[in-house]
Amino acid sequence: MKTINDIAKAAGVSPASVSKALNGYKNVNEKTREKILRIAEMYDYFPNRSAVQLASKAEDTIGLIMPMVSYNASYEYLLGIISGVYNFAEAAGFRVAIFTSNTVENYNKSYVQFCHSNNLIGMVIHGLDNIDPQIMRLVESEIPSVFIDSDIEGKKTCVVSVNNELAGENVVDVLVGLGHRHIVFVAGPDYVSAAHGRLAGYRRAILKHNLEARVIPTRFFYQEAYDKSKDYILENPEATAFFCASDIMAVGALNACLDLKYRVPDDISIIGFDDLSITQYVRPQISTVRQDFYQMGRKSAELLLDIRNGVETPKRHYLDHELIFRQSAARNIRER
Amino acid sequence: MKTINDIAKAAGVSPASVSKALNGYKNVNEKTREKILRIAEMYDYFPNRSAVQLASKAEDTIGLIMPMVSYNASYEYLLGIISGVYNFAEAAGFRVAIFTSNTVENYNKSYVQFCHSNNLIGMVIHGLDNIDPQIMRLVESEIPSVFIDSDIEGKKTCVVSVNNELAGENVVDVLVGLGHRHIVFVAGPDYVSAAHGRLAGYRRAILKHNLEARVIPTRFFYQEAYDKSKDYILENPEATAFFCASDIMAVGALNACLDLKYRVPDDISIIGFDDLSITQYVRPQISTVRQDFYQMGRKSAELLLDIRNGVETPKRHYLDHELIFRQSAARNIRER
DNA sequence: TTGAAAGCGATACCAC
DNA sequence: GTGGTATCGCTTTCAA
Repeated sequence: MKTINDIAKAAGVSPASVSKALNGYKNVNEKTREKILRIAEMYDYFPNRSAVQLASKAEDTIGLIMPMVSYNASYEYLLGIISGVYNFAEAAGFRVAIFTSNTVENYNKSYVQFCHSNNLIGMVIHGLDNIDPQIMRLVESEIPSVFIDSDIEGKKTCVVSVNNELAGENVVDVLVGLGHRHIVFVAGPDYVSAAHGRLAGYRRAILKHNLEARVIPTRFFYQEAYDKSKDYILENPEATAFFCASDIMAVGALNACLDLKYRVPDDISIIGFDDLSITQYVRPQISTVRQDFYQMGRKSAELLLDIRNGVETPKRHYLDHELIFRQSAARNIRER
Repeated sequence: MKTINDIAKAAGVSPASVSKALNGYKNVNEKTREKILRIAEMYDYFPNRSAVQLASKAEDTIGLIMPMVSYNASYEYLLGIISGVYNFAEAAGFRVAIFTSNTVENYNKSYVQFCHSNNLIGMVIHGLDNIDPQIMRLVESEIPSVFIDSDIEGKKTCVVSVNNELAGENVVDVLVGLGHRHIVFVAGPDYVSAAHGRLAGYRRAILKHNLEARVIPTRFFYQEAYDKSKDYILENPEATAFFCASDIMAVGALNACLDLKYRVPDDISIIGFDDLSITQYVRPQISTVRQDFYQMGRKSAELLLDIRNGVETPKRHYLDHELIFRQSAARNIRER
């Protein structure tokens, strides 16, 4: 493989000049620059990244930490986040390296060291439920980190998410406005920050409207949502609305209704959360709270760079959410 | 940040010994090894990757090239591939770097150079429709590359996919066995290798059974499949079965039927391809051809390493497919 | 404007 | 067993 020295030799200049020419420094004669560029092109030369990094100590890549467990429709949002991060990074001239939560652990070293040794600017982190001590060390360090859907706060950190609590409240407000009184919340696990927020919003609104809170604790799984919704309806046929902490759970609730021969939205209204594409594919289409995951990824990467560059950044950045009204939710027309 | 020299100094040994101890070489006294390890641990030392790579010239990462365009349920399979590649790589002690198709182009350099300068073992490539000249140079080079769902052949290459043609034929066989005669194929774009294969299989089976081929050319989009299926049914109400080249298109066909008040599977049977999770979420659940994308990723990574290691590998590796029978397909009970 | 030379942080060969 | 040292490919002063 050709090295900078080969190019230098071929161009009859020093490697230093080649480096300058290639990196667009101005202190190099226009003639020689052109010559160097031409030769480099000819030899199809491409600088070795390791050497560049070692010599320049420039941090040029954004670390992205994600869970890599299973995969199904509910993980569609991951692609949104990933492409958002990539898109921003590429436009800004940075690269991104995706690590699974256990990549780092496999190296059984601190995230801090991991960043250093990989020349990372910092990391965008998503899907870390349990706060391990290494994360604590990371957030207390000088390494920039952005957490998606989390509650962590540290020296150089920022949390990105929609305002889950507000969104949760909004949904209940809307349902109440449609005449619903028996509103069930199919909740996610409380240790998940987003689920926690949505539940809090639900409770706040329920309290506000003087209704009774009806919470079905569930994990973010289709089948569990399906089963528990079914049981609930069987025991509480007077329920008229289900608000689910995720779209996949909403599909579960929807199918539970359908399989029990309840009509949606005539008998029961359903509202989900996330606006995954599946909400538009099922019939009836599911009303939901839209999160822009692509934007979430983009913004996270942007904030990471801001933190790195010393730009003033908030500890928490809320992205807009939007209530998307589709077929699955309607005015309550049942007697009570 | 601590370097190997710091550790050496602290341990009262040479950096060479530290390197040996850390890398598990045996030519180092047990006492000193322990001491070195202890010190390294204490200082939370982690070798700098760039330096390691530069010095050792060891290729330790697998490149993964993917499209990064839009994202919706139809891209669920990407996560399968990604996690498969990661899983294998991690277990084998390798890393993976994901590049979008245009990352490489942005660097406007050849894939060959890109691999070299990034110390890549080679690349697993997916989603490259148009064969650009750079890819041709890659496959003619000595760099290992594995293509998922493609038709490329080169010096150190391998293509991984299910046998799309066979799968396509199988589906038609099954439908014919269920008494269907008017079987429509909702095809993907022909320049996509997988779509091409499925169509070929469909045609072969249709010919075999002495039926008439009915092909709706479509791209892999829900809406397009929905619209065209609807039009088709309106014009050919006698159609009794739709075989779609992807699950998302199958959902489109399903909804077209449903919206036209056709019953599925009583009036029309539908079979998709991929076995994305959405096939289980919609009602009726969709029968489909299962591809194991996780396995596809794993196998691709494995083959890449095999090629690298000089292990004998086939130019084409077929993964098993499986016909999953769900609610959307049944015996034809309509008169003709 | 150009180039010589000193690193960057590891590895690995070769004496000792 | 251990350590000195050349080396990997590039960047970056600093002189010339």
